[in-house]
Amino acid sequence: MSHPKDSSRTGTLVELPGSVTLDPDKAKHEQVRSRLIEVIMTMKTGDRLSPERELAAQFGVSRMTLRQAISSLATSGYVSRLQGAGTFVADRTISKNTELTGFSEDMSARGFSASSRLLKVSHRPAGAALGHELVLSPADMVYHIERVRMADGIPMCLESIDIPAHLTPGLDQQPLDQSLYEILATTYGIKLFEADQVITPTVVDQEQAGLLHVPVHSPALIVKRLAYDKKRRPIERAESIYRGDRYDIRLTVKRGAA
Amino acid sequence: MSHPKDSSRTGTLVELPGSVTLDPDKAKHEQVRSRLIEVIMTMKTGDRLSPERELAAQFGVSRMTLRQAISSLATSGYVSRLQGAGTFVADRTISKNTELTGFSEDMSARGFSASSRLLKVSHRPAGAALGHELVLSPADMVYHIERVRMADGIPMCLESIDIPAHLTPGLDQQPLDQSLYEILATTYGIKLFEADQVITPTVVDQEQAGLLHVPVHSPALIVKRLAYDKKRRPIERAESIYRGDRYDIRLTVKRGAA
DNA sequence: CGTGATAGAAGGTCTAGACCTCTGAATGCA
DNA sequence: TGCATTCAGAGGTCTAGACCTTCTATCACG
Repeated sequence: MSHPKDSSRTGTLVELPGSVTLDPDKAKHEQVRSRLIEVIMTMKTGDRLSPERELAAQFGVSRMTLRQAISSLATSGYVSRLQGAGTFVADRTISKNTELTGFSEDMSARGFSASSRLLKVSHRPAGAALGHELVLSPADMVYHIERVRMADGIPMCLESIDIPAHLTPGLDQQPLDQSLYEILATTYGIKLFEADQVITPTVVDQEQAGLLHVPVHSPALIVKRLAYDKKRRPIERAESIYRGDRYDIRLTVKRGAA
Repeated sequence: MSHPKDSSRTGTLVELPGSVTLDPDKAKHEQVRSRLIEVIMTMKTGDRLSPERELAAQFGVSRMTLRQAISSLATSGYVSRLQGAGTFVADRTISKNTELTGFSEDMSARGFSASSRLLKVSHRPAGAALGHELVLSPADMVYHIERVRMADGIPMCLESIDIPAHLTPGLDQQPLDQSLYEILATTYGIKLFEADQVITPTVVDQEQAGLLHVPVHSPALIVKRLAYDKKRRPIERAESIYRGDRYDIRLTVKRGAA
């Protein structure tokens, strides 16, 4: 019980004011990160956080661990740091597309409520092209899902998803009008880790226009995504068409990377 | 001379095989990062790097410092790590838009040579909207630049840039058919640190179509960028229109951020 | 009333070592 | 042969403390 990782629970038995206790399974820096987000939510844009040394003491972790948590928050856009001055709460009204999120999360970050209309579900062979992308043989089965995604009831995007069937038996019986990522995580224990995305512009055809409630030939964004788990096994192949008048992609890019 | 940061130069005078010596001004982890990129360039996709402990010893830095360098390479997409297995060279043929780059760098990363055709340069008041974005009074002067950017001689994007004039006196006399970021760095000592980008789809109008050599109403991407320096002072406001048939935006998104 | 020097404070870097967890290859049993 | 177990090794986490660099408020001086 005296390993470095457990030091916050050694010593006295009293509950330290800010000691890290949520979700003991997670790494300390992740617990600290969560706690810091809670703190940040109660603050205003531009407010300064307590100094690192102070926060580290409060949470009962070393400064390096605290810094790991803050670094993560900085790259996620929660805070910005300035050497010599402090760490400040960043403007959270702007949503950034730097993190892997499903449509539902993306929309709730933008302040909308997400919903879906299921158009099609099928269980079919992957075929050559898709099989190649998902690293399957062309004859291997996939679940194919097509949905209209809506924000506050307004059609926002057309989603076309393929998932290897052997990973998610019975997926077509699941409530596919809800968050797919939620279903993957809770029902199948599949957690996506990262995804490669390619963004191109297009104009909508007649059918798409009808589904999205926009004029034919309106500008739209195509987002092709191949999502992987931690071992970089391909899990999901998605192609989404977002209407250009109500959706944009925002991201923060940094020099030399963080 | 015996500060921790200088330890690689204490001790013997012999040149250690892999000791960190490039650009002594930079932080060690940045020097290590540069050295590692050199090493990676000589390797093939999927090759495994030497273990962290070994590399740390080779470079004469602590493992934590080495890990900071590798972490940076991982978020930049040079390598991918897998606990228990190793650190592997990632596929470099796919260019990612996760880093702040100018057009020239972006194109050379994709294997093209960049060039420009200067359309317009002017010195004019910022006006209300632009002044607000660059945090200037509407009467403050800016340099306004319009260029056609080309890749291997083919028109690829229309660029419209504004920069506060007081930061870059005489910018209109500079060779603006070259890399603007290069001019900012070498002539004015201005280094961009990060940028917020908003990506939307559009279709090109008649004038744009002519400049880009595409049919009218072709799909295109609008990338609006506001670039800042390290102190988050706005430096550059750019709006670029990329033709949709020859350009796409690629990025890797990660869960919970790195 | 500026204005420039300065000291304190805050983030940035770095170390050396310990332990944890996961992976994959080697081993050995059935 | 084939499957289960074991274990070494690789990345992941964490510590406690030292020093560096930058910012800023303050205070003294002109």
